[in-house]
Amino acid sequence: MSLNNGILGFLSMKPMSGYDIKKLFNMSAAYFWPADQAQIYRTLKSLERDGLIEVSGFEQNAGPSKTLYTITERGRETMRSWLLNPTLSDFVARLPFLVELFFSGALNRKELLGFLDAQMELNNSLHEKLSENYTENKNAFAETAGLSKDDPRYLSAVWACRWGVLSCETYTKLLTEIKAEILTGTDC
Amino acid sequence: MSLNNGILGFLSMKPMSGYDIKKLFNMSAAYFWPADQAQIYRTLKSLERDGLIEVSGFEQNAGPSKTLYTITERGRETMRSWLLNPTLSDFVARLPFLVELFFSGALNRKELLGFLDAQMELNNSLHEKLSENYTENKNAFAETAGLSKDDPRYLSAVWACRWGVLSCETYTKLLTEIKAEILTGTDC
DNA sequence: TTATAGTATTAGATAAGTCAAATAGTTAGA
DNA sequence: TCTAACTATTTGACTTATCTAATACTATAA
Repeated sequence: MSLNNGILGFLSMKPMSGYDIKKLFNMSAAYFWPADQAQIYRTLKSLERDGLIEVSGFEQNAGPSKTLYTITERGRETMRSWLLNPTLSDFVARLPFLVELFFSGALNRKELLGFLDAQMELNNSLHEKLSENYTENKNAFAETAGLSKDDPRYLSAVWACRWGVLSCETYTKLLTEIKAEILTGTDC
Repeated sequence: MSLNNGILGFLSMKPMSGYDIKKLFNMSAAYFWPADQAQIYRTLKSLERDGLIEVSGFEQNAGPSKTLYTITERGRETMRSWLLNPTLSDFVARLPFLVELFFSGALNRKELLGFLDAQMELNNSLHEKLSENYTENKNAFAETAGLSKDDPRYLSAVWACRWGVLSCETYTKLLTEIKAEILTGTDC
């Protein structure tokens, strides 16, 4: 469902193609909703069938011509009603790295310490990547999305990316605490 | 993939049925990996076909008899190699509430403030629920999973649930900051 | 004894997501 | 001119997830 909503959301900024949408996802929302290329194009077709978006033209710069989609009035309404009716189920997350942490107790002590280090390292590189997005890639995002820096739609996108950064920092703290807990425990 | 791994993980604690697994998910990992009942049973069949788990018996308490599955040696190896090889893609999350935040700038100022309040409230109820899990339901989890309180597998499960609590708290902070930012901005 | 609630599993129909690869145009450089 | 890299979309096969509901057993209480 969130891919539908994500695509509607991007198209509410300006008319764009599947390729543009993929690029925007990659530079912003990819951490909290992955978007497969094939799935984007399929979802565009289905949103068009449902009358939530429509083909509004074609554009050719460097490379083959691309199909531009525009959100319809019905699409905007759908998006609004989605935003105005959040529910608890929207707070159900999918976090594969936490599933790993959950079951990491199946490893022996040495392996477990290695696992925690590996997670820490991956979490650090993600943090770096997201911080970059948050600071440096802001401009590229605003430009590609066609938004000025004081547009609320730009600001809300930045808030969400900010979450990614904060979330990594929270996880760093937790991993550090866990490691300390293990090391001060019974040593074998 | 994480449902496969989650089921293997639970079965590495003790032999149990699909129903038991569902109960354990609900009282622990449901926040970071939702488990559909039908999907659990289908995944059990497919793991059995692959030789990662096997039927080890039947049990009847109150209600109809249940089929107990046990993890095989091959299943344990699969689980180990999953835990010992974390990658960046395991850090790609799915967070529907953040997709909402991302696109919330499409709302007008008044609606946006309402949206942030609604998210805050939902986040608070989730926090309460997860805190409860973290404090009160620990015992029920340990008992259902057949783990003692000093078993590393119990401890790692508790760490992961701790993340849920911390994550809610981080989000509360972010939402508070965002709201302050809006309210001190240009008032219309 | 009848209804209800909880236990336990299965089936069917869709929907959504993943992965790999094919197709095809454009540009820039060796 | 050939090739490599980037742009842009589509297809097929498959896996995973979701939603609904059917089936059926047991225990408890009205």
